Amino acid sequence: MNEPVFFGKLPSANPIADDGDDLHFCSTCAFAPVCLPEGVDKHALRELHMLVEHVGPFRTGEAIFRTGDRFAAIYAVRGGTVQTRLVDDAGREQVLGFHLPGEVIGLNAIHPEIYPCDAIAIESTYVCRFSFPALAILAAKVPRVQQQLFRLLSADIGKATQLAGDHSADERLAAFLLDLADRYAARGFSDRRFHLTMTRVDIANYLRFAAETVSRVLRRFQDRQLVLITGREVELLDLSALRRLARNISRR
Amino acid sequence: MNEPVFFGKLPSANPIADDGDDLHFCSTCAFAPVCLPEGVDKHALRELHMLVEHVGPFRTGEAIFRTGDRFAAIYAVRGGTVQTRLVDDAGREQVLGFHLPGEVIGLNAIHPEIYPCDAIAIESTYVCRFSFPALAILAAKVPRVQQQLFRLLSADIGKATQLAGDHSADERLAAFLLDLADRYAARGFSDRRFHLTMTRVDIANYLRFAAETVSRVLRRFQDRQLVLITGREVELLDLSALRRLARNISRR
DNA sequence: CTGCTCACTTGACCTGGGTCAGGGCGCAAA
DNA sequence: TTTGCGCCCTGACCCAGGTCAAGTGAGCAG
Repeated sequence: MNEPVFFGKLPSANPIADDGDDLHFCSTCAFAPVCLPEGVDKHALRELHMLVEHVGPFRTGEAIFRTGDRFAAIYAVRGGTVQTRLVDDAGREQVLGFHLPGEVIGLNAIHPEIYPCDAIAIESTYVCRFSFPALAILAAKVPRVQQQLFRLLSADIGKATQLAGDHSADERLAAFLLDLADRYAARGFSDRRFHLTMTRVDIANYLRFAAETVSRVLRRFQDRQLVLITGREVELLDLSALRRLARNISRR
Repeated sequence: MNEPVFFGKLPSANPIADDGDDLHFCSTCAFAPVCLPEGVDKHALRELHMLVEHVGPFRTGEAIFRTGDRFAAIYAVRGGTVQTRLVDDAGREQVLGFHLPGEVIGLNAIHPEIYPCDAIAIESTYVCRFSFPALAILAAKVPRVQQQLFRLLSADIGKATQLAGDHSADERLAAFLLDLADRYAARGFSDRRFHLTMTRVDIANYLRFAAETVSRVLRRFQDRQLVLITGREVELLDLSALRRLARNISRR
């Protein structure tokens, strides 16, 4: 499952996963500032590239890592979508996040030294694997790498904090849609129309409410002409109204 | 407000803040693994000690930093208690955490490069200030420092994640009490009897419920002989029952 | 085609915890 | 002493969102 593979054009019809050109993809990755640096020590750059392993594809439902696995690496999503989730003693799940191409997973495992959650592909997915010990050594040599790691970690604290806020279902769902739109836009796709790669149940679980509530809130949004939903296709019609709803969650 | 001060015996009656002996205090600090290393490069150690500024006292209500301040340093609480809190556009507060001696605040500011929350002393408080640029340079030279920073950041993701869980008031409050007990115990105090340094309103806000709910749940716990509450004095009577309640939150 | 499954929707009803209102206690200032 | 104010507690009521039950509709195997 972990063998490096050549990464050419991806087969999926999903526009994100189609982002198959090596350089183009890398330009939207969280590691782009370190993987594609200008005017940086060529030797260090080569080391970084040697340290990256391309892994995949993972099919829907397959795990990139699982709760309790010994921590050894962090991963950048290269194509597809990864869901991270906790499963508690009572068997209840909590979705921690959906990770799009360019985003990094596994940072929450550094401290416990085991992965504290599962990371599951929810569509055909490719990732870049970064051995963490190797990355830490490189970080000591290349300030830019160290700085980027600090930033990524710090940003993840902020993301977790947003989820922890005390907000109504309308606020949470509006913020969720806008957040996805922003993240797609940051990767060069439309910020008004996109495809949900996850089920309603997963969205509900992520936002900490029942699946029925997702349906009901989406219906309300639709009735108020804020969005247009067709299955998993989303079109945001009234960005400013959505932003007004979400304003107390998303702080950027 | 930021001038370095000599740090002798603290005046407060709070047992935590009384932990005034320099070495003893430092041994319980999150930076202890790097501030008090054995067999590490003496020169680097001196650099770290030179980089630490002792700041305080802050009186109740005074800010160590405020939302929007330019990020320049992280802080370890030395004595007292610090509350971190967001204030959203609607003026509603969200308490992000209570920080006891030895704990580090400000890590969530690395990414945005401004502090994304207020850090307020809720009793007489002293802190250690670590210039972040200086710390990053040191981290590149001393692997132990870098590793400790990565760990602290990663641990903060985990803490924020716990808060984000979807749990009942009973579960959350039980987990809160046990968490405080653990943290006091880790610093050499009783894990069964301790003093709450924060108001019921702040606890409620931290746990994302109304102040009334704190009273009601504490009453239920008391009726069930799980705890004994006298004002802000807490005695945990039935740890295993509390752990059973909290088991789906605290994962350690 | 038929039947099955899985994702999603909708309506009816219920409940945990929020809101509101009132009251007690301890402490400090006058 | 009284008055005021923070902090905390409690009861009555209410509502956002959970739960339960009953759909629909798309995709797919036979």
